[in-house]
Amino acid sequence: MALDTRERVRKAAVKLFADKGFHGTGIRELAQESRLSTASLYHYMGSKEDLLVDIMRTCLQSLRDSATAAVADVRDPVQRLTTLVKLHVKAHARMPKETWIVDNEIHVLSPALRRSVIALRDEYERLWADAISDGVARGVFDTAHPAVTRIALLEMCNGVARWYSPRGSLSLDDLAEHYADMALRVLGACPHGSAEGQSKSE
Amino acid sequence: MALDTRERVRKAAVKLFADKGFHGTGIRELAQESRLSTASLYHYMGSKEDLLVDIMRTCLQSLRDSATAAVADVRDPVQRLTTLVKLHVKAHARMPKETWIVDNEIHVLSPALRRSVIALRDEYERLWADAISDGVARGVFDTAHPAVTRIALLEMCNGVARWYSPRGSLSLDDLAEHYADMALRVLGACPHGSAEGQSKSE
Amino acid sequence: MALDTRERVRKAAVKLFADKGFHGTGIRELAQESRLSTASLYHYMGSKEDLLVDIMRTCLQSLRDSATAAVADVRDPVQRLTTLVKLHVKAHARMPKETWIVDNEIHVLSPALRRSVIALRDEYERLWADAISDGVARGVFDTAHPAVTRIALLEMCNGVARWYSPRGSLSLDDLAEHYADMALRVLGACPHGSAEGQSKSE
Amino acid sequence: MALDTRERVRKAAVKLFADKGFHGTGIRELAQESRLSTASLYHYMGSKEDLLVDIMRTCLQSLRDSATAAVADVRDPVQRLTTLVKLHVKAHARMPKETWIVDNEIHVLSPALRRSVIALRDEYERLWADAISDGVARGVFDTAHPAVTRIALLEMCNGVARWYSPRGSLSLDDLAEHYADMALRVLGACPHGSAEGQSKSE
DNA sequence: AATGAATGAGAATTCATTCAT
DNA sequence: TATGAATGAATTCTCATTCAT
Repeated sequence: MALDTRERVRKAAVKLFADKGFHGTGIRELAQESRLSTASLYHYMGSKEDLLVDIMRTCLQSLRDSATAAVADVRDPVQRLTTLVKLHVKAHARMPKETWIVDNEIHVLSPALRRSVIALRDEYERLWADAISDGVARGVFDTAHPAVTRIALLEMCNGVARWYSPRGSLSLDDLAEHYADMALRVLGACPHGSAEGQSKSE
Repeated sequence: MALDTRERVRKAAVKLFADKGFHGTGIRELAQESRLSTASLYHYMGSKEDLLVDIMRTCLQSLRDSATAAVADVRDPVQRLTTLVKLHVKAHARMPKETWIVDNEIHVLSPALRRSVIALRDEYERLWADAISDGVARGVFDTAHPAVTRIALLEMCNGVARWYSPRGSLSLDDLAEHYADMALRVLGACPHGSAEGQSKSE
Repeated sequence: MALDTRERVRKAAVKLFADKGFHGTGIRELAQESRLSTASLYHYMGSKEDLLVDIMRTCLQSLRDSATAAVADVRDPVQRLTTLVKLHVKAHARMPKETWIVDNEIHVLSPALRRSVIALRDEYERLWADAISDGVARGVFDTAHPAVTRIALLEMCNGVARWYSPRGSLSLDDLAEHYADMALRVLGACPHGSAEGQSKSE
Repeated sequence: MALDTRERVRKAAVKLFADKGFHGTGIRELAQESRLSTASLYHYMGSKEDLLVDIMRTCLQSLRDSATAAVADVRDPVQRLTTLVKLHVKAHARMPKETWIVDNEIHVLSPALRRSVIALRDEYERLWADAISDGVARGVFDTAHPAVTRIALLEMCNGVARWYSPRGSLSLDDLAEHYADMALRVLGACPHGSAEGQSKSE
């Protein structure tokens, strides 16, 4: 049924856009990967760009929504940032293609669409900004340039999408743990007890 | 004279590849930006891909060479890493377009060229890897997953190319300082005696 | 019910073909304007071309039939031509789209269909030709090149479809009157005593 | 050399646009008729629409300029209109394709271009309007609706492009003469005594 | 050194139409 | 009656590149 096909198209697009970039992906490849003719492709999408923006929005919305929910009643800044980092890292490890696309292909969008996606991304990043500034305000974080630090941390975590493989030696949980640890270190939040090795929370 | 023209072409390519991506940049735009006809363009370059690879190599070689030199007789891992980070960050802040291209367009290269560029990048990253593992071996760095940490730090620093503007409030030195500080924190290098805050070296 | 739908399709086609031309009108626009899916469209028409030819035939047949009837027992050439012109002008003013299509899109038809439509048009124009040659024979019309004059008059009258608006200052009757007057002048039929002389207005 | 090719392209376009309409003419046909590849075609034109608008402008400008010149120092309205009609008719007989395109394909232009072409056409038609209103003012023309009459006359004359063949029995001069005669009749300018009386033939 | 001319291949998208349901 | 799905062929136009001058 239609839904499956639509899903197939999206999957093909995610794969190809991530592999070869938006401009590097042709409509024909997309059709072939979707097992459709190029003409049929257009039953399931508006334009190539619509497809891209749709992928981005879905990904960002899910990230924003799950992060918002996860952090909703967490007061402690350390806990809050830990949660955000872990969620971010896991998302990037589990959906490396989608997140890579979001992180790297925004510039190909036409201005109006770009703005809308960036707005979404900003909503998400505000969660990080709030957690950080809150921590700084409460004195549990120590960083000279909170805004720069936020960007640095986000970039650091985005990187996961580029290399993480579930077949490697590092489990998803350990990965997330490690990144959370690094983030807290960057923020100068001695992770109370001791090293991240034992951190049972999560 | 030829050299100036060649330089103009390269500059145009750097600008356009960074702005719109390799596949998003057409030969005609390149010609126009270089104030040349498309045909003339081919006096100054091999193919579009050659131009790209040339930009990448030049950038990576300069990075690798200056880093190698800067670190050549620095024994202290903390100092070594500090030096590497600052150099990396400054390079990314000063040549955001070139470094962005290196960091994001490798995947468009054909396999053979890609391998050669990756080899170069690996040479450079080895400097980081060595500094880190050395620090870990000597017990001045503390990180559970050195390889992951290296990648994380590199990604964190690469991000600078995406946003830093010399017209902002942060000077280049302060920026580099801040990133070095973050990197050392990530590595658990209590900036012992000499707090990195005052680090006069650099 | 079907008839209504069929009528809707035809109306949509008339509108669009007149607005944007046959080749300028897509099946999808047609479907949209008809509030139907493209597939459903094909329940109500053969092909796009069939639809066009149908519109043309209907229009020409109605024109031919009403003209034939109107002129059936009018012997006086002046009266006959007056009647023809008025009818023609009114038809073009009332059905500007249909008549525009007939007058301007014949060339898109495939040869066989084109011939059939042209045959119909020729039947209609024969009424004009007969009236004119009759008038010339009887000496009430005076024109050096009757065939050329016929074409010239027809073109002149066709023009009405391009610009007449019922919302303008000219009533349909006045319009028809004026054109009839012009036609008779062209034919050198001093409209004195007889015929359209009744019309004092104008 | 380039000019010849450019001319070939234009000629091909004139032929095809007139034969099959703008939308009915494909880029491939255009290329074939120009003895060029479709890609090469784009060395000699901007877009298909640019080509069309260029043809229209050239035609209208030449018409406007020659008419303006021809009528420049003709005071007598009868003479003026005679000149305009003859020139118009001869232009339509000699360049039936170009004039047909101007007269029938304006509606395919995008709004901005359409406006510019219509402006040009309006400039030209003003010459007619002026001649007519001048004649009416001086009492040598007699028409109830000058504006309508102007349109009617223009349409009448445009028709020539649809059928005139130099291989027919009517010479260009006779043709022009006949149309001028018809026009003057429509305007109620008894042609005897005055003006175009010279024309002994007819 | 520089470029106008030229192009085969490919870009994204739409075409009119059919068919199974 | 109505339509989602599907498509081969066509659409306009651009691609990176070569070559003769």
